[in-house]
Amino acid sequence: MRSSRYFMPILRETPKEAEIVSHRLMLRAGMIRQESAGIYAWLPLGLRVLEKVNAIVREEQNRSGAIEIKMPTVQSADLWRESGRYDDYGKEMLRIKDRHEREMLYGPTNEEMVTEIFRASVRSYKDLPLNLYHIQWKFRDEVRPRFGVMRSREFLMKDAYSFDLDAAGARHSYNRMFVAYLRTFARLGVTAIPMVADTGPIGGDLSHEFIILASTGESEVFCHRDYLGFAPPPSDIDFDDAAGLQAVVDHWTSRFAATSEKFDAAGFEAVPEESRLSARGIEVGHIFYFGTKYSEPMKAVVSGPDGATVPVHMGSYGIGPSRVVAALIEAGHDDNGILWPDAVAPFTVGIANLKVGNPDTDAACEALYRGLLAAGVDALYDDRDERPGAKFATLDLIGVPYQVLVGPKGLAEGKVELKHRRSGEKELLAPDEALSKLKSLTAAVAR
RNA sequence: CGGGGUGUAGCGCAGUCUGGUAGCGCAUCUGCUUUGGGAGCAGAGGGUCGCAGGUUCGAAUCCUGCCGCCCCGACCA
Repeated sequence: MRSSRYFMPILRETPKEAEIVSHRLMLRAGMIRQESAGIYAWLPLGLRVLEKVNAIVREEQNRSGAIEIKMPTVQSADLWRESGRYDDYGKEMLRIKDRHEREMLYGPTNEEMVTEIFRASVRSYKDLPLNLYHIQWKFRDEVRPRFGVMRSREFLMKDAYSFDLDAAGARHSYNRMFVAYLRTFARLGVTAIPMVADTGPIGGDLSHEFIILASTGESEVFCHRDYLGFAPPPSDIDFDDAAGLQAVVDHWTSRFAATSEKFDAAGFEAVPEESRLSARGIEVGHIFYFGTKYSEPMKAVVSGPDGATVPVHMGSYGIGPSRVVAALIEAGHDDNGILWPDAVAPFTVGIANLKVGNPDTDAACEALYRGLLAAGVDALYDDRDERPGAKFATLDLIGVPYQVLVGPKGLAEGKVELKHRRSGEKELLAPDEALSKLKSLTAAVAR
Protein backbone atom coordinates (compact mmCIF):
# COMPACT_ATOMS: atom_id res chain seq x y z
CA MET A 1 0.00 0.00 0.00
CA ARG A 2 1.20 3.47 -0.84
CA SER A 3 0.65 5.98 1.95
CA SER A 4 -0.34 8.61 -0.59
CA ARG A 5 -3.29 6.40 -1.64
CA TYR A 6 -4.27 5.09 1.76
CA PHE A 7 -6.78 6.23 4.35
CA MET A 8 -4.95 6.46 7.64
CA PRO A 9 -6.12 9.46 9.67
CA ILE A 10 -3.27 9.83 12.19
CA LEU A 11 -3.85 12.16 15.11
CA ARG A 12 -0.96 14.10 16.47
CA GLU A 13 -2.73 14.94 19.69
CA THR A 14 -4.54 12.54 21.94
CA PRO A 15 -8.32 12.92 22.13
CA LYS A 16 -9.15 13.76 25.72
CA GLU A 17 -11.67 10.97 26.27
CA ALA A 18 -9.06 8.25 25.86
CA GLU A 19 -7.83 7.14 29.23
CA ILE A 20 -5.85 3.95 28.71
CA VAL A 21 -2.89 3.52 26.41
CA SER A 22 -4.51 1.12 23.94
CA HIS A 23 -7.46 3.45 23.44
CA ARG A 24 -5.18 6.45 22.98
CA LEU A 25 -2.94 4.68 20.51
CA MET A 26 -5.81 3.17 18.53
CA LEU A 27 -7.33 6.62 18.10
CA ARG A 28 -4.00 8.28 17.33
CA ALA A 29 -3.04 5.61 14.82
CA GLY A 30 -6.36 6.06 13.07
CA MET A 31 -7.41 2.45 13.70
CA ILE A 32 -10.87 3.19 15.08
CA ARG A 33 -13.31 6.03 15.42
CA GLN A 34 -15.97 6.25 18.07
CA GLU A 35 -19.46 6.60 16.64
CA SER A 36 -21.38 6.41 19.89
CA ALA A 37 -20.65 5.38 23.47
CA GLY A 38 -19.07 1.93 23.27
CA ILE A 39 -19.61 1.71 19.50
CA TYR A 40 -16.71 2.03 17.08
CA ALA A 41 -16.04 2.14 13.38
CA TRP A 42 -12.94 0.20 12.36
CA LEU A 43 -10.81 2.19 9.94
CA PRO A 44 -8.47 0.49 7.45
CA LEU A 45 -5.48 0.11 9.73
CA GLY A 46 -7.55 -1.24 12.63
CA LEU A 47 -9.46 -3.56 10.35
CA ARG A 48 -6.21 -5.03 9.03
CA VAL A 49 -5.16 -5.96 12.56
CA LEU A 50 -8.61 -7.24 13.48
CA GLU A 51 -8.73 -9.45 10.39
CA LYS A 52 -5.27 -10.84 11.09
CA VAL A 53 -6.39 -11.76 14.60
CA ASN A 54 -9.53 -13.34 13.14
CA ALA A 55 -7.50 -15.35 10.65
CA ILE A 56 -5.35 -16.88 13.38
CA VAL A 57 -8.37 -17.59 15.56
CA ARG A 58 -10.12 -19.20 12.60
CA GLU A 59 -7.13 -21.36 11.63
CA GLU A 60 -6.78 -22.74 15.12
CA GLN A 61 -10.51 -23.34 15.50
CA ASN A 62 -10.49 -25.26 12.24
CA ARG A 63 -7.39 -27.19 13.23
CA SER A 64 -9.09 -28.35 16.42
CA GLY A 65 -12.05 -29.67 14.45
CA ALA A 66 -14.55 -26.85 14.93
CA ILE A 67 -16.67 -25.89 11.92
CA GLU A 68 -17.42 -22.31 10.96
CA ILE A 69 -20.93 -20.98 10.42
CA LYS A 70 -22.39 -17.47 10.58
CA MET A 71 -25.42 -16.74 12.67
CA PRO A 72 -27.35 -13.46 12.46
CA THR A 73 -26.90 -10.53 14.82
CA VAL A 74 -30.65 -10.02 15.23
CA GLN A 75 -32.57 -12.78 16.96
CA SER A 76 -36.16 -13.49 17.90
CA ALA A 77 -37.24 -13.00 21.51
CA ASP A 78 -39.22 -16.24 21.31
CA LEU A 79 -36.01 -18.24 21.03
CA TRP A 80 -34.81 -16.76 24.29
CA ARG A 81 -38.12 -17.43 25.99
CA GLU A 82 -37.53 -21.12 25.36
CA SER A 83 -34.41 -21.14 27.50
CA GLY A 84 -35.91 -18.75 30.02
CA ARG A 85 -33.15 -16.22 29.49
CA TYR A 86 -35.29 -13.52 27.84
CA ASP A 87 -36.45 -12.34 31.23
CA ASP A 88 -33.22 -13.21 33.05
CA TYR A 89 -30.77 -11.35 30.87
CA GLY A 90 -31.82 -7.91 32.03
CA LYS A 91 -30.96 -4.52 30.68
CA GLU A 92 -27.72 -5.63 29.07
CA MET A 93 -29.78 -7.05 26.23
CA LEU A 94 -30.67 -4.60 23.49
CA ARG A 95 -34.33 -5.26 22.75
CA ILE A 96 -35.89 -4.01 19.56
CA LYS A 97 -39.20 -4.32 17.72
CA ASP A 98 -39.63 -4.81 14.03
CA ARG A 99 -42.35 -3.15 11.91
CA HIS A 100 -44.82 -5.86 12.85
CA GLU A 101 -44.21 -5.16 16.54
CA ARG A 102 -42.47 -8.51 16.87
CA GLU A 103 -40.00 -8.60 19.72
CA MET A 104 -36.44 -9.00 18.54
CA LEU A 105 -33.05 -8.50 20.12
CA TYR A 106 -29.49 -7.80 19.06
CA GLY A 107 -27.65 -10.93 20.13
CA PRO A 108 -25.38 -10.71 23.18
CA THR A 109 -24.47 -14.40 22.62
CA ASN A 110 -25.82 -17.34 20.65
CA GLU A 111 -26.42 -20.41 22.83
CA GLU A 112 -30.15 -20.45 22.07
CA MET A 113 -29.74 -19.96 18.35
CA VAL A 114 -27.05 -22.56 17.88
CA THR A 115 -29.09 -25.01 19.94
CA GLU A 116 -32.04 -24.36 17.66
CA ILE A 117 -29.86 -24.98 14.60
CA PHE A 118 -28.52 -28.18 16.12
CA ARG A 119 -31.87 -29.64 17.13
CA ALA A 120 -33.35 -28.93 13.69
CA SER A 121 -30.90 -31.26 11.98
CA VAL A 122 -29.14 -33.61 14.34
CA ARG A 123 -30.89 -36.74 15.53
CA SER A 124 -28.21 -39.35 16.15
CA TYR A 125 -25.20 -39.75 18.41
CA LYS A 126 -23.35 -40.75 15.23
CA ASP A 127 -23.28 -37.08 14.24
CA LEU A 128 -21.42 -36.22 17.43
CA PRO A 129 -19.15 -34.73 18.53
CA LEU A 130 -19.93 -31.45 16.80
CA ASN A 131 -18.49 -28.01 17.38
CA LEU A 132 -19.94 -25.04 15.50
CA TYR A 133 -18.43 -21.58 15.77
CA HIS A 134 -18.83 -18.19 14.26
CA ILE A 135 -17.13 -14.82 14.38
CA GLN A 136 -19.81 -12.19 14.69
CA TRP A 137 -20.64 -8.81 16.20
CA LYS A 138 -22.35 -8.91 19.56
CA PHE A 139 -24.04 -6.22 21.54
CA ARG A 140 -24.21 -5.98 25.30
CA ASP A 141 -25.68 -2.77 26.58
CA GLU A 142 -23.05 -2.18 29.26
CA VAL A 143 -24.01 0.35 31.90
CA ARG A 144 -20.71 2.07 31.41
CA PRO A 145 -18.72 1.20 28.33
CA ARG A 146 -15.12 2.40 28.59
CA PHE A 147 -11.54 1.94 27.53
CA GLY A 148 -12.30 2.00 23.81
CA VAL A 149 -12.79 -1.43 22.27
CA MET A 150 -11.57 -3.05 25.49
CA ARG A 151 -15.01 -2.75 27.01
CA SER A 152 -17.32 -1.64 24.26
CA ARG A 153 -21.02 -2.30 23.84
CA GLU A 154 -20.64 -3.66 20.35
CA PHE A 155 -17.75 -6.08 20.06
CA LEU A 156 -16.57 -8.88 17.85
CA MET A 157 -16.65 -12.36 19.32
CA LYS A 158 -15.60 -15.77 18.17
CA ASP A 159 -18.01 -18.09 19.92
CA ALA A 160 -17.90 -21.83 19.54
CA TYR A 161 -20.49 -24.32 20.79
CA SER A 162 -19.81 -28.00 21.34
CA PHE A 163 -22.33 -30.84 21.34
CA ASP A 164 -21.60 -34.26 22.84
CA LEU A 165 -23.46 -37.35 23.86
CA ASP A 166 -22.24 -37.35 27.42
CA ALA A 167 -20.11 -35.55 29.99
CA ALA A 168 -16.96 -37.48 29.07
CA GLY A 169 -17.31 -36.49 25.43
CA ALA A 170 -17.99 -32.92 26.45
CA ARG A 171 -14.81 -32.95 28.48
CA HIS A 172 -12.86 -33.92 25.39
CA SER A 173 -14.54 -31.11 23.44
CA TYR A 174 -13.68 -28.71 26.24
CA ASN A 175 -10.06 -29.81 26.11
CA ARG A 176 -9.93 -29.35 22.34
CA MET A 177 -10.86 -25.71 22.81
CA PHE A 178 -8.51 -25.33 25.75
CA VAL A 179 -5.60 -26.49 23.60
CA ALA A 180 -6.76 -24.48 20.57
CA TYR A 181 -6.77 -21.38 22.77
CA LEU A 182 -3.24 -22.01 24.01
CA ARG A 183 -2.08 -22.23 20.40
CA THR A 184 -4.12 -19.24 19.30
CA PHE A 185 -2.71 -16.87 21.89
CA ALA A 186 0.82 -18.14 21.38
CA ARG A 187 0.49 -17.39 17.67
CA LEU A 188 -0.84 -13.94 18.53
CA GLY A 189 2.47 -13.34 20.24
CA VAL A 190 1.26 -13.23 23.83
CA THR A 191 1.16 -15.46 26.86
CA ALA A 192 -2.42 -16.07 27.95
CA ILE A 193 -2.71 -18.00 31.19
CA PRO A 194 -5.75 -20.20 31.79
CA MET A 195 -7.26 -19.39 35.16
CA VAL A 196 -10.05 -20.99 37.10
CA ALA A 197 -13.12 -18.87 36.47
CA ASP A 198 -16.58 -18.14 37.66
CA THR A 199 -19.20 -19.54 35.34
CA GLY A 200 -21.43 -16.50 35.84
CA PRO A 201 -24.89 -16.24 34.30
CA ILE A 202 -24.10 -18.81 31.61
CA GLY A 203 -23.90 -21.53 34.22
CA GLY A 204 -22.06 -24.83 34.40
CA ASP A 205 -19.30 -26.20 36.56
CA LEU A 206 -16.15 -26.22 34.41
CA SER A 207 -14.71 -22.97 33.19
CA HIS A 208 -11.43 -21.19 32.50
CA GLU A 209 -10.60 -17.62 31.64
CA PHE A 210 -7.58 -16.93 29.45
CA ILE A 211 -5.74 -13.92 30.81
CA ILE A 212 -3.06 -11.79 29.15
CA LEU A 213 -0.82 -10.15 31.71
CA ALA A 214 -0.59 -6.37 31.27
CA SER A 215 0.07 -3.71 33.86
CA THR A 216 -3.01 -1.79 32.74
CA GLY A 217 -5.27 -4.86 32.89
CA GLU A 218 -8.62 -4.63 34.61
CA SER A 219 -8.51 -7.84 36.63
CA GLU A 220 -6.28 -8.64 39.54
CA VAL A 221 -4.75 -12.07 39.01
CA PHE A 222 -2.54 -14.46 40.94
CA CYS A 223 -0.54 -17.30 39.51
CA HIS A 224 2.62 -19.36 39.52
CA ARG A 225 5.53 -17.91 37.55
CA ASP A 226 6.07 -21.25 35.84
CA TYR A 227 3.25 -20.40 33.44
CA LEU A 228 5.42 -17.75 31.80
CA GLY A 229 7.79 -20.49 30.65
CA PHE A 230 5.33 -23.15 29.52
CA ALA A 231 5.64 -24.05 25.83
CA PRO A 232 2.44 -23.97 23.75
CA PRO A 233 1.19 -27.22 22.21
CA PRO A 234 2.74 -28.00 18.78
CA SER A 235 0.83 -27.51 15.53
CA ASP A 236 0.72 -31.25 14.86
CA ILE A 237 -0.94 -32.15 18.15
CA ASP A 238 -3.63 -34.80 17.67
CA PHE A 239 -6.97 -33.30 18.66
CA ASP A 240 -8.65 -36.71 18.48
CA ASP A 241 -6.32 -38.10 21.14
CA ALA A 242 -8.43 -37.54 24.26
CA ALA A 243 -5.74 -38.75 26.66
CA GLY A 244 -3.06 -36.65 25.00
CA LEU A 245 -5.18 -33.51 25.18
CA GLN A 246 -6.06 -34.21 28.78
CA ALA A 247 -2.35 -34.41 29.57
CA VAL A 248 -1.78 -30.99 28.03
CA VAL A 249 -4.70 -29.51 29.95
CA ASP A 250 -3.49 -31.14 33.16
CA HIS A 251 -0.08 -29.60 32.64
CA TRP A 252 -1.54 -26.15 32.04
CA THR A 253 -3.71 -26.40 35.13
CA SER A 254 -1.07 -27.95 37.36
CA ARG A 255 -0.01 -24.67 38.97
CA PHE A 256 -1.98 -22.11 40.88
CA ALA A 257 -3.74 -19.52 38.71
CA ALA A 258 -6.83 -17.56 39.65
CA THR A 259 -8.47 -14.19 39.20
CA SER A 260 -9.42 -12.21 42.30
CA GLU A 261 -13.00 -13.61 42.20
CA LYS A 262 -11.70 -17.14 42.54
CA PHE A 263 -8.69 -16.26 44.66
CA ASP A 264 -7.94 -18.66 47.43
CA ALA A 265 -5.30 -17.43 49.86
CA ALA A 266 -4.29 -20.86 51.09
CA GLY A 267 -3.76 -22.09 47.54
CA PHE A 268 -1.65 -19.08 46.63
CA GLU A 269 0.43 -19.30 49.79
CA ALA A 270 1.21 -22.90 48.95
CA VAL A 271 3.11 -21.54 45.94
CA PRO A 272 6.78 -20.94 46.84
CA GLU A 273 7.16 -17.26 47.56
CA GLU A 274 9.69 -16.61 44.79
CA SER A 275 7.27 -18.14 42.28
CA ARG A 276 4.20 -16.15 43.30
CA LEU A 277 3.11 -13.75 40.61
CA SER A 278 0.55 -11.15 41.55
CA ALA A 279 -0.29 -9.04 38.53
CA ARG A 280 -2.99 -7.44 36.46
CA GLY A 281 -4.54 -9.10 33.47
CA ILE A 282 -7.01 -8.81 30.62
CA GLU A 283 -9.54 -11.52 29.97
CA VAL A 284 -9.35 -12.37 26.28
CA GLY A 285 -10.99 -15.78 26.26
CA HIS A 286 -13.46 -17.75 28.34
CA ILE A 287 -14.52 -21.37 28.02
CA PHE A 288 -17.44 -23.13 29.69
CA TYR A 289 -18.96 -26.54 30.03
CA PHE A 290 -22.60 -26.29 31.02
CA GLY A 291 -24.05 -29.75 30.36
CA THR A 292 -27.69 -29.82 29.42
CA LYS A 293 -28.63 -26.34 30.60
CA TYR A 294 -29.93 -25.38 27.15
CA SER A 295 -30.41 -28.73 25.46
CA GLU A 296 -32.93 -29.84 28.06
CA PRO A 297 -35.39 -26.93 27.94
CA MET A 298 -34.87 -26.50 24.20
CA LYS A 299 -35.14 -30.22 23.46
CA ALA A 300 -31.84 -30.63 21.66
CA VAL A 301 -31.76 -34.41 21.90
CA VAL A 302 -30.20 -37.33 20.05
CA SER A 303 -30.73 -41.06 20.02
CA GLY A 304 -27.89 -42.84 21.77
CA PRO A 305 -26.41 -46.23 20.86
CA ASP A 306 -28.93 -47.88 23.17
CA GLY A 307 -31.85 -46.21 21.40
CA ALA A 308 -32.62 -43.89 24.29
CA THR A 309 -33.25 -40.20 23.60
CA VAL A 310 -30.95 -37.97 25.61
CA PRO A 311 -30.26 -34.24 25.74
CA VAL A 312 -26.80 -33.34 24.46
CA HIS A 313 -24.01 -31.99 26.64
CA MET A 314 -22.85 -28.58 25.57
CA GLY A 315 -20.09 -26.10 26.12
CA SER A 316 -19.39 -22.62 24.80
CA TYR A 317 -16.08 -20.97 24.09
CA GLY A 318 -15.45 -17.30 23.46
CA ILE A 319 -12.58 -15.14 22.27
CA GLY A 320 -13.07 -11.42 21.73
CA PRO A 321 -10.92 -10.43 18.74
CA SER A 322 -11.77 -6.74 19.10
CA ARG A 323 -10.69 -6.83 22.73
CA VAL A 324 -7.61 -8.87 21.80
CA VAL A 325 -6.46 -6.05 19.52
CA ALA A 326 -6.57 -3.62 22.45
CA ALA A 327 -4.98 -6.16 24.78
CA LEU A 328 -2.06 -6.67 22.40
CA ILE A 329 -1.41 -2.92 22.57
CA GLU A 330 -1.67 -2.89 26.35
CA ALA A 331 0.91 -5.66 26.38
CA GLY A 332 3.12 -4.08 23.70
CA HIS A 333 3.81 -0.36 23.38
CA ASP A 334 6.42 2.26 24.15
CA ASP A 335 6.53 6.05 24.23
CA ASN A 336 6.57 6.23 20.44
CA GLY A 337 3.60 4.00 19.77
CA ILE A 338 2.53 0.42 19.25
CA LEU A 339 4.75 -2.69 19.30
CA TRP A 340 2.78 -5.29 17.36
CA PRO A 341 3.65 -8.95 17.26
CA ASP A 342 4.74 -9.63 13.66
CA ALA A 343 1.78 -11.92 13.07
CA VAL A 344 -0.86 -9.20 13.47
CA ALA A 345 0.94 -5.98 12.53
CA PRO A 346 -1.17 -4.02 10.03
CA PHE A 347 1.88 -3.88 7.78
CA THR A 348 4.92 -6.06 8.27
CA VAL A 349 7.37 -3.77 6.51
CA GLY A 350 7.35 0.00 6.10
CA ILE A 351 9.42 1.82 3.51
CA ALA A 352 10.16 5.47 4.21
CA ASN A 353 11.24 7.45 1.18
CA LEU A 354 13.10 10.27 2.93
CA LYS A 355 13.27 12.46 -0.14
CA VAL A 356 10.37 11.97 -2.49
CA GLY A 357 11.24 13.33 -5.91
CA ASN A 358 14.89 12.38 -5.70
CA PRO A 359 15.42 9.94 -8.61
CA ASP A 360 17.70 7.67 -6.57
CA THR A 361 15.47 7.31 -3.51
CA ASP A 362 12.36 7.01 -5.67
CA ALA A 363 13.91 4.20 -7.72
CA ALA A 364 15.30 2.35 -4.69
CA CYS A 365 11.97 2.55 -2.85
CA GLU A 366 9.98 1.38 -5.87
CA ALA A 367 12.28 -1.61 -6.29
CA LEU A 368 12.01 -2.53 -2.61
CA TYR A 369 8.27 -2.08 -2.60
CA ARG A 370 7.71 -4.23 -5.67
CA GLY A 371 10.08 -6.87 -4.39
CA LEU A 372 8.24 -7.11 -1.08
CA LEU A 373 4.82 -7.25 -2.72
CA ALA A 374 6.03 -9.99 -5.04
CA ALA A 375 7.13 -11.97 -2.00
CA GLY A 376 3.69 -11.61 -0.42
CA VAL A 377 4.84 -9.23 2.31
CA ASP A 378 2.37 -6.63 3.61
CA ALA A 379 4.34 -3.50 2.85
CA LEU A 380 3.49 0.13 3.41
CA TYR A 381 5.41 2.52 1.18
CA ASP A 382 5.44 6.04 2.59
CA ASP A 383 5.69 7.99 -0.64
CA ARG A 384 4.16 11.17 0.74
CA ASP A 385 5.96 14.47 0.35
CA GLU A 386 6.60 14.77 4.07
CA ARG A 387 9.65 15.42 6.14
CA PRO A 388 11.64 12.44 7.37
CA GLY A 389 10.75 13.04 11.00
CA ALA A 390 7.04 12.78 10.27
CA LYS A 391 7.56 9.47 8.47
CA PHE A 392 9.61 7.96 11.30
CA ALA A 393 7.04 9.07 13.84
CA THR A 394 4.17 7.61 11.80
CA LEU A 395 5.83 4.23 11.25
CA ASP A 396 6.67 3.97 14.95
CA LEU A 397 3.21 5.07 16.03
CA ILE A 398 1.39 2.47 13.97
CA GLY A 399 3.95 -0.13 14.99
CA VAL A 400 5.38 -1.38 11.71
CA PRO A 401 7.83 -4.08 12.90
CA TYR A 402 10.42 -3.72 10.12
CA GLN A 403 11.24 -0.35 8.62
CA VAL A 404 13.47 0.50 5.70
CA LEU A 405 14.67 4.08 5.66
CA VAL A 406 15.79 5.20 2.23
CA GLY A 407 17.50 8.57 1.96
CA PRO A 408 19.97 10.29 -0.33
CA LYS A 409 22.75 10.25 2.28
CA GLY A 410 22.62 6.51 2.68
CA LEU A 411 22.19 5.83 -1.01
CA ALA A 412 25.29 7.88 -1.74
CA GLU A 413 27.11 5.12 0.15
CA GLY A 414 25.00 2.48 -1.56
CA LYS A 415 23.09 1.75 1.68
CA VAL A 416 19.61 1.84 3.12
CA GLU A 417 18.85 1.56 6.81
CA LEU A 418 16.91 -1.40 8.18
CA LYS A 419 15.31 -0.75 11.55
CA HIS A 420 13.64 -3.17 13.90
CA ARG A 421 10.78 -1.38 15.67
CA ARG A 422 10.73 -3.48 18.83
CA SER A 423 14.45 -3.62 19.60
CA GLY A 424 15.38 -0.32 18.00
CA GLU A 425 18.31 -2.03 16.29
CA LYS A 426 19.42 -0.49 13.03
CA GLU A 427 21.79 -1.68 10.34
CA LEU A 428 23.02 -0.34 7.02
CA LEU A 429 22.61 -2.66 4.06
CA ALA A 430 22.71 -2.51 0.30
CA PRO A 431 19.13 -2.26 -1.03
CA ASP A 432 19.14 -5.79 -2.45
CA GLU A 433 20.58 -7.18 0.78
CA ALA A 434 17.83 -5.39 2.71
CA LEU A 435 15.22 -6.92 0.45
CA SER A 436 16.44 -10.48 0.84
CA LYS A 437 16.89 -10.03 4.58
CA LEU A 438 13.35 -8.70 4.91
CA LYS A 439 12.01 -11.60 2.90
CA SER A 440 13.58 -14.09 5.26
CA LEU A 441 12.63 -12.14 8.40
CA THR A 442 9.01 -11.96 7.34
CA ALA A 443 8.68 -15.35 5.65
CA ALA A 444 6.66 -16.71 8.55
CA VAL A 445 3.98 -14.03 8.23
CA ALA A 446 3.97 -13.48 4.46
CA ARG A 447 0.95 -14.78 2.64
C1' C B 1 -27.94 2.94 38.32
C1' G B 2 -25.69 6.54 42.17
C1' G B 3 -21.76 10.53 42.31
C1' G B 4 -18.70 14.10 39.57
C1' G B 5 -17.50 16.65 35.08
C1' U B 6 -17.95 18.36 30.18
C1' G B 7 -20.04 20.04 25.18
C1' U B 8 -16.88 26.46 21.12
C1' A B 9 -13.31 24.49 13.52
C1' G B 10 -10.81 17.62 12.12
C1' C B 11 -7.77 17.40 17.24
C1' G B 12 -6.26 20.08 21.86
C1' C B 13 -8.04 24.43 24.21
C1' A B 14 -9.20 29.98 25.60
C1' G B 15 -13.45 33.13 25.78
C1' U B 16 -18.82 32.19 29.86
C1' C B 17 -17.99 34.74 36.26
C1' U B 18 -18.75 40.72 34.42
C1' G B 19 -23.96 39.85 27.56
C1' G B 20 -21.80 43.79 22.39
C1' U B 21 -21.99 39.38 16.98
C1' A B 22 -15.86 34.20 18.10
C1' G B 23 -10.14 33.39 19.04
C1' C B 24 -5.20 30.48 19.83
C1' G B 25 -2.02 26.07 18.78
C1' C B 26 -1.87 21.72 15.74
C1' A B 27 -4.01 19.85 11.24
C1' U B 28 -5.81 21.45 6.00
C1' C B 29 -4.95 24.62 1.30
C1' U B 30 -1.44 28.21 -1.67
C1' G B 31 3.53 30.22 -2.37
C1' C B 32 8.69 30.51 -1.20
C1' U B 33 12.66 28.47 1.58
C1' U B 34 13.70 23.77 3.73
C1' U B 35 14.58 18.07 3.91
C1' G B 36 17.89 11.63 8.24
C1' G B 37 13.56 11.93 14.16
C1' G B 38 6.59 15.34 13.92
C1' A B 39 10.55 22.46 9.73
C1' G B 40 10.42 28.19 8.90
C1' C B 41 8.11 32.52 6.84
C1' A B 42 3.90 34.72 4.36
C1' G B 43 -1.08 34.15 3.11
C1' A B 44 -5.99 31.45 2.88
C1' G B 45 -10.22 28.37 3.93
C1' G B 46 -13.08 26.13 7.75
C1' G B 47 -17.50 27.07 13.39
C1' U B 48 -26.24 26.94 13.12
C1' C B 49 -20.65 28.06 19.99
C1' G B 50 -24.77 20.20 21.60
C1' C B 51 -30.43 21.02 20.81
C1' A B 52 -35.04 23.63 21.94
C1' G B 53 -37.44 27.39 24.35
C1' G B 54 -37.06 31.99 27.32
C1' U B 55 -34.96 36.96 29.14
C1' U B 56 -32.75 41.17 26.45
C1' C B 57 -32.06 46.44 21.75
C1' G B 58 -28.38 42.48 21.58
C1' A B 59 -26.86 35.67 24.11
C1' A B 60 -21.13 31.15 23.26
C1' U B 61 -21.99 34.11 27.81
C1' C B 62 -27.99 34.80 31.89
C1' C B 63 -32.64 31.33 32.90
C1' U B 64 -35.53 26.59 31.93
C1' G B 65 -35.87 21.89 29.71
C1' C B 66 -33.74 18.07 26.84
C1' C B 67 -29.64 15.40 24.54
C1' G B 68 -24.61 13.70 23.83
C1' C B 69 -19.95 12.40 25.76
C1' C B 70 -16.20 11.48 29.67
C1' C B 71 -14.50 10.09 34.64
C1' C B 72 -15.19 7.48 39.77
C1' G B 73 -18.03 3.47 42.02
C1' A B 74 -21.38 -1.21 41.75
C1' C B 75 -21.61 -5.13 37.05
C1' C B 76 -19.30 -7.83 32.45
C1' A B 77 -16.10 -11.40 26.26
